[in-house]
Order: sequence, then structure tokens, then C-alpha cells
Amino acid sequence: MLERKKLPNKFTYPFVLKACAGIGNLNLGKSVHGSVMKFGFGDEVNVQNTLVHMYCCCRGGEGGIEFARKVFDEMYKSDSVSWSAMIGGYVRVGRSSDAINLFREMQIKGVCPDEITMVSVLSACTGLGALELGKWVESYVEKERVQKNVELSNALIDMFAKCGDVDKATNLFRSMRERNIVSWTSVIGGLAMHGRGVEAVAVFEEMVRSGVTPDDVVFIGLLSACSHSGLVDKGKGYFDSMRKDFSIVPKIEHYGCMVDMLCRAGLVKEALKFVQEMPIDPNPVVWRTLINACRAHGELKLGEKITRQLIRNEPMHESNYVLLSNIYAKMSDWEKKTRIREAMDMKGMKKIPGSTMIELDNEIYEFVAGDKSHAQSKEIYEMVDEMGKEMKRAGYMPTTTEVLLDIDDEDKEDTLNRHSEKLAIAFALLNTPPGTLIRIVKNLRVCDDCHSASKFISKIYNREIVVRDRNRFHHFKNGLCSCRDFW
DNA sequence: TTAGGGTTAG
Repeated sequence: MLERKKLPNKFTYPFVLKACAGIGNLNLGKSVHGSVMKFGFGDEVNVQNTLVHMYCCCRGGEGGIEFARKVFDEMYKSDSVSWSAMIGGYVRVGRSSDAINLFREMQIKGVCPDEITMVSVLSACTGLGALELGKWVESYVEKERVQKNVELSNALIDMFAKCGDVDKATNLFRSMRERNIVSWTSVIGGLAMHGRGVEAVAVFEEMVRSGVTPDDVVFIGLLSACSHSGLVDKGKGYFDSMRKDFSIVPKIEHYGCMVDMLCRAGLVKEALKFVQEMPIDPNPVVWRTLINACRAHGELKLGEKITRQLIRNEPMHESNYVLLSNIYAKMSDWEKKTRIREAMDMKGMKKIPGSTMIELDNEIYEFVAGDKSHAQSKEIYEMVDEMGKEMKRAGYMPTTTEVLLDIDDEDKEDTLNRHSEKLAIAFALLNTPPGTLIRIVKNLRVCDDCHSASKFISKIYNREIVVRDRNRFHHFKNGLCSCRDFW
């Protein structure tokens, strides 16, 4: 009897391509794409949509996102699924601006977005830290009556929290009729980022009381909340409770939170002991947390030793060199610092340039250190000078040990004044009415000097300044910061 | 009976 050969049909490929997406192997995906063409399913919109999604999920070589865009651009007919797949793809690889631009194109083309599209667009706003844009998306959802399901509400909570308006995030959470563990996690994590640990703990307790079983992710948010608010004893208690009361085995992220918690509290030695006694291997993130604490709390020799070991294990990770360079700067050991710089140059590594973003009148402005590209550049630098004078009159001392260059103090001060954060604040002071809140978003952590300067500026100019840095928020008000100088 | 989405340390 002849064996009947089964041929793939148009329902087969979405399955297979989805599996490829899960594996994330570009070459495998390409070969399935070849098969799609061979069997004549290259014009099926459903198959094309999954191809776009598959390529968006693939790494390797030059990355799959450009292949995805090629398939997407060549589609004869596209629907909201195609656009969502492509927009979501950009978000996943961190290309939030491209995601937003594609959404604008979608509107011009007249393709109607649905709730899934809007979730990705909100994630893009979150990635950029663009609150005004996020608010616009929210009003669009209301106006166009996009179905507001749990996922979309969760995306809104996350967006508001990570774009700086955690009160709005909390209110939204309160108004939800149906919540799931992600909703709770988003609001707890959001409060954590803003240093509102006591409230985060209260929300967690409320969650448990209401019968929702915590998972490992919500514990990351909870422990990070304790860490950012200096609640060391509470944090230790919850860490033990994970295993004891909820049978959750702590993962490296939970250990990371504990190390961070001890470090922020200045308990560097205890943190080191904790790391040495951990039942799982510490990863580079844990070591870097410890190293940064060594620098901040003056344990410079210990920090140097750990960093040297880390560089031996991870020689191509640039932030390790930056950490070591920061330690030498604090030791005022310019010779060793220069050698680190040279080692980085030889390996072709560069420090990531710091940048600061600010939204004004529906535009996004970005500043880098020493930026002269802005039309208002002259006024901005005049404003920076004026700010410097006012701050000094109020008692501000530039933190010149932060500057990683072997130059004299006056030049160091000039370098500090050109930090992107100060340029963005000057720009905001020039262009917004007195008393208005200033929101800025940084790609790196805020430096000691900008942190100190922001406190002075909030008082002198009577402005609340909300800064999102790489890890968390700082709310500067009347000369104080919500992080209570733990960061 | 197929395709796109939300939370995760520093």
C-alpha cells in the first residue's frame, strides 16, 4: 500500500512559525520561511503575520527584526495583527521610537488598532518614559472605545508608574473591576520604584488577604520595595516567608534584591557575607551591586579586588571597567584610572554616553553631555551658569570627585555643569511656567553631583523635579529627595 | 479553527 504523504496547509505554518518564534533561532526560521514559499503560502495574510512575529522573536547574526520589517513592508494586505506584531517586535528589542512611528503610520494608513495594538503602544511609551504620549494613548483608548481588558489596564498601570505618575497608576488599579496577579505586581513594583515602600508592603498584604497567591515575580517587586525604602528587617522577613509560607524557592533576582537592600543600608560587609553564603552562584549583576556599594560607602580596596576578579571572568563587559575606573577616581589614583581607560580603548569599548529626555508640547527633546545641538543652546548654557551661581549662594558644593578626568577642579566643575541632566533642567526652567513640575528621563543612573544639584534647584526655583533614572525614580521637592539619598 | 499583547533585581 502506498503511504499517503501529508502536505502542509495554511493552518500548519502559523503553528510551526510560532514554535520557531519560541525557539528564537533565525536560521531555523529562515528555512521554514523557504518552505512557506515553496508550498505557495507566501501570500496568506495569516502566514505572513506569523512570519513577521517569528522574525521579531529571532536573534542571531544581524537579528531578525529587519527581516520582519521586510516581510511586513512587502505585504499586499495587512491587518491590525500584522501591525501589532511589528510594533510589538520593535518594543521587544527596545526600539520604542520606531514602535511609536509605526503606530503613527498605521493611523495614517487607516488601519484600526485594537486592544492588543494599544498594549504594545503603551509599552513603547513606558520604554521612552513619555508620560504625555502615554496619556494621549489613554485618551485614544477611551475615545475610540478600545476594549479595556485586564491586559490593557495592566499596561496602563505600568505606563503611569514607570512614566512618573504612580498616583494615577494606583487610582487606575483601584478602579479595576477585575484584577490578576500582574495588576498587583505592576502597582507594587511601581510603588517600589518611587521609594514608596510602606505603601507597596501594604498593597502586598492586602493582596494576600484578598486570597491571591503571591508568585516569584511579585516577591521581586516587594523585596525591591523594601530595599528602596530602607526596610531591611521587613525585607529579611519577607525573604524567609517566601519559602516558608508560600513554597517559593528564591531565585537569583531575589538574592539580588537582598544584596541591594543590605548595600543601600550601608551594610556592605554583611552583604558580602550574604553573597559568600548564597546557595546559588552570584551572577555579575550581584557583584556589580556590591562593587557600587563599595565605592559609595568607601570600601575602595574591597571594591577594587572584586572588580578585578569580575573583569577576569567577564572581560568584554564595559560597565565593569567603568566601575573600576570610578573606584580609582574616588581613590584619586589617576594613573591607574588612565590605564583602565587605555585598556578599554584597546578593546574598542566606549562608555555609554549619558542622555536625558524631556517632553514639552508634544515634542520629545533629548540632551547629551555638552550638547550644543539645540536651537536654544545659548540660553540654556546661560541658564546653567545662573543656576550654578544661585546654587553656590545656597551652599552647594560641586562633587568634583565624580568627574573621571585628571583635570583641575575648575574644569571639573565645568564638566559637571554640562551633564545632560542639568541641561535638560535648564531647558525646562526656561520653557515652562514658574511652579510647574519638571519630569525628566535618564538612560543611566543619576550621578552624585546631579542628585545634589537637583535638590538645590527644587528649593531655589520652587520646582518639583521628577527624575526617572535607569533603576528608579527620584522626586525632588523643597531641597529633599524621595530616595532619602539611598540609591 | 490558524496570527499579535501585560508584571521580573541593578
